[in-house]
Amino acid sequence: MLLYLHANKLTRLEKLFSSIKIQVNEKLFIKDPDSSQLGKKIVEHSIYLIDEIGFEEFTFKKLGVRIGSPESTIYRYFENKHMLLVYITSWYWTWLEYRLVFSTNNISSPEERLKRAIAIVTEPVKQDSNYSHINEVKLNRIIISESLKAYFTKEVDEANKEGFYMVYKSIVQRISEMVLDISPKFKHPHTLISTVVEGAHQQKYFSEHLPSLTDVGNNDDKIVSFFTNLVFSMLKNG
Amino acid sequence: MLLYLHANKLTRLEKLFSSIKIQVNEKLFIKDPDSSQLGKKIVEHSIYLIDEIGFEEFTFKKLGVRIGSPESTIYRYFENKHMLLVYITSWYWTWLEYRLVFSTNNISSPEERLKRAIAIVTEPVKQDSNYSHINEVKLNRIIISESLKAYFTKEVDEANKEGFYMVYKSIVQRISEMVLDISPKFKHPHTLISTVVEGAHQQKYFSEHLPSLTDVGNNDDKIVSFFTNLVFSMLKNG
Amino acid sequence: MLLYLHANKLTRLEKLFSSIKIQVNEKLFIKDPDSSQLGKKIVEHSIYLIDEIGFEEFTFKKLGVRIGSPESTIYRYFENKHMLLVYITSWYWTWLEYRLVFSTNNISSPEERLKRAIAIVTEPVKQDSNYSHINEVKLNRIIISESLKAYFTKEVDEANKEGFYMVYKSIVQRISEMVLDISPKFKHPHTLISTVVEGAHQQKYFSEHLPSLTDVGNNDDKIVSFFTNLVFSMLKNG
Amino acid sequence: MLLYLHANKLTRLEKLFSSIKIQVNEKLFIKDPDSSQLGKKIVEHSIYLIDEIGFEEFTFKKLGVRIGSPESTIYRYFENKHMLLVYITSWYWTWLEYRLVFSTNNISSPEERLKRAIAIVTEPVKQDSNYSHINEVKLNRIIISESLKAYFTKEVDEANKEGFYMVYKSIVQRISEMVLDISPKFKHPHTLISTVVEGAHQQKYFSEHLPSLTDVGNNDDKIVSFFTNLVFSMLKNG
DNA sequence: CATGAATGAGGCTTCATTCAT
DNA sequence: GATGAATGAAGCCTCATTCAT
Repeated sequence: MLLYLHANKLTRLEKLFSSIKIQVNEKLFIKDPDSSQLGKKIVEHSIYLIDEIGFEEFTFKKLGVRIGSPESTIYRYFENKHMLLVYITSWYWTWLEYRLVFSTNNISSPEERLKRAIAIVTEPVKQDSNYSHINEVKLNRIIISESLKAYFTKEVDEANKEGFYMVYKSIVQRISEMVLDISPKFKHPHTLISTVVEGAHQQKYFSEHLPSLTDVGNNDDKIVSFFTNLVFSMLKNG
Repeated sequence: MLLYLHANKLTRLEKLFSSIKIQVNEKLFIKDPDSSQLGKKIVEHSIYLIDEIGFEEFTFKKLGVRIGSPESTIYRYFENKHMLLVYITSWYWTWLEYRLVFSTNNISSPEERLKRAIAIVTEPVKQDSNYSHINEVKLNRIIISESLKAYFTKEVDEANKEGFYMVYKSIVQRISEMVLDISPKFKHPHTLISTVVEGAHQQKYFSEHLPSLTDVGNNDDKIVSFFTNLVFSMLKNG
Repeated sequence: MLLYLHANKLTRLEKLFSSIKIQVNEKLFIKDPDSSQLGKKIVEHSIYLIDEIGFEEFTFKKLGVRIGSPESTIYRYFENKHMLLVYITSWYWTWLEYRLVFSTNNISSPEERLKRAIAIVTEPVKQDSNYSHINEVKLNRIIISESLKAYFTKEVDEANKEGFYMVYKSIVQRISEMVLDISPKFKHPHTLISTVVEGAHQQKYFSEHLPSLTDVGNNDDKIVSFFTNLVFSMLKNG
Repeated sequence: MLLYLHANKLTRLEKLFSSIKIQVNEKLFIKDPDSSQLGKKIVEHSIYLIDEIGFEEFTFKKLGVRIGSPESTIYRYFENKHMLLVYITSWYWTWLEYRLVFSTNNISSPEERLKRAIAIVTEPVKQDSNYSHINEVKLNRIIISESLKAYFTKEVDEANKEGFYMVYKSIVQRISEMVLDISPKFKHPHTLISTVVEGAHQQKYFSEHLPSLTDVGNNDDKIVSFFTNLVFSMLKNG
């Protein structure tokens, strides 16, 4: 999962990147959905459907109707709907980590590097043409509204939770290290960064559904600048 | 729902407070659960049960078994399990608002006032003996893990969502005004405060379940001081 | 469950008997099927259906279609189909125990008493008009073909197995004591009697389905006399 | 299937016996499981699995997981799980018939011959090293708990039932003839012997699971002597 | 010959709710 | 006002099987 990237490899990396396969923990599926057309279709439409009706209302039966296959087919890929959610969530964070690594790799200025990192995790998500069967925008909306909550269910056992959170932790860890590169004595880098990552999600959600809890309106740039400002203020005073 | 309290009314208020009934939006229930023993029992045990098994697994049937009454009885009080969740959540925020108002009311220093406000929304919740049928500690855990998410479901219609969020918004609004009392030109008080309120919840959750995402360990005081620090850093630099 | 019957009470007992309710262990059902018309209908038709298609093929769905009620209704009475089988089996053995006690109670000759007991457990079952919703003949066929086997399933927990077998054991125990009344030094009364009870069942089954394993043809009297002979031979030589 | 063995052929027979292949009715399988490693593995592990979880819970899917092959592979050998059960049951009885024939063949005393025959069908089963892929002890446990019942299912058609019972009948027939060798006028040799064979099974089962229905404790010898005694008592008095 | 993919049908169960008392 | 009975709909999942490779 960890990527060691070097500046002089950038051009080759760019090519590589466009064809990279997002590798999700094998324990999260029974059969790799990336290994067949049907598998991709399942993932693709699950994102559409969960975005539309919410995870609680989402069932394999309904997804089956969407893709014209029986539920039983979907069970060949995922143990149950919770594991499917864990899968797409993991995919999302893995994809974000790739982008984070790619975006910050060859930046020598620690401040610039941290700014870019914050931008990656707070800016609005855009469709990534490299993964045509994944709608990252909708997926991001799912993460925002269903994310953390989903992992509480007893259906997802401890081991799987660990596996799933690994990527999330890795992102927080990477950015925390960037914070320490700037202020080695800062005491709470993980708390700061996890607050930023989750806070950005929430503000997007509030701006759409509960505007009186925010001041950002529809302007997503404000979210980036607010959280960038927040981090650098803390580093100055923390 | 909004309380306008003035300093010179404090003594009377203290008395009042100890016997105050938390008044929850009437649209959230069919029959006021506070109006009968059975109603209180329903609320009391719903908190225990949701804390134990999670909201998704929670059903009126299971609650009925707990309290020794049939499901149909619970339906006399709440339209469905979502409304019951909205009810207890509203109760929580209303209770928190009372405590917020009470704690900040007679404080003349704007900084001290804001500090107290931040403490109220970030410090660990303790059992409040005035409401013996409500376990505020467990209720707080429910808010943390089920909170926002719960209100998306189609079962809770728009009108009710409004009603429910009113108290939450009121709290954010009050503290935002305290922020503006200190820094009248600060641009994003609502964003800041909602980030703090939600962030504190998350950090508590992370410290319990995903410690590598935080630096606060088991020390809840650190959460209060981190977010206090965060707010004042922003005000200094924002 | 144990009945203490005295000879001089016989006439009264006869009256009582005709109106006696067969009392089955309460743990075997959720709601007493004897307490409602629907409950009786469920039991009545379950016996018909299991006899027709076998227990493995039997489902609450099919039973529901038979009685014109949804499966869910049946679930209000029995936890699952295994418990329903345990219920009707228990009913059968309880009913048989009543008949055993009734038939042997006032018999002073130990030999005659034992003969009557053996007859009760080996002779063909006849419809008992006191329980119009139970077809004892079909029920007996179910006991013969599904009986012991059924209790192995993991669905029926240990406690319930205990409860269920209690009546069966009680019957074997009663007849074993009659054996000891005749031959106090006989070493294996339980083995002998359980072999007789089960053996009689099997011979009936074989005579219907695998005639070359028996010599009794369609003549059920031969079964009674064979096993009576077997018991008394053993007592003479054992 | 019937074996006609004569005393003077014993030595050759002994050699033969050690390398003998238990020949099961060809209609019971699609491809002879004895003809490939995989086939033997299927049989071997089906015995383990049925013993562990019971026949009702047993599926080709679960067996496939055990042996690391897909269900579809197992379908090449057996039409369905019922036929597999019939196969292993037939194997068991065929194997028992070989042992019966072998053990009684050169015994001139009719009483001794019958005693040996009774021992074969009532004594505890021991692992037979000649058939390393068959665990006879577990197989015997399966016969005891699933046996007769299994053949009722509609899946096993009449013809197959005939085929399957042939060996069972042959065993009963052989021992019945030994009974008649001693008491030519005895009326119910088949009933007697089938009662003994099934009764011995049951007593083993009861001693393990329902001890109050037996007097044999853990002592399997008692089962042999009880049934030996039973047979000879009957012959004396019958 | 062995396998992997796919599927339709159905089993078992719970849910959320209504109605009559 | 509280309860008990009843139910239709749906959820979740496994089975047994076929087909193409």
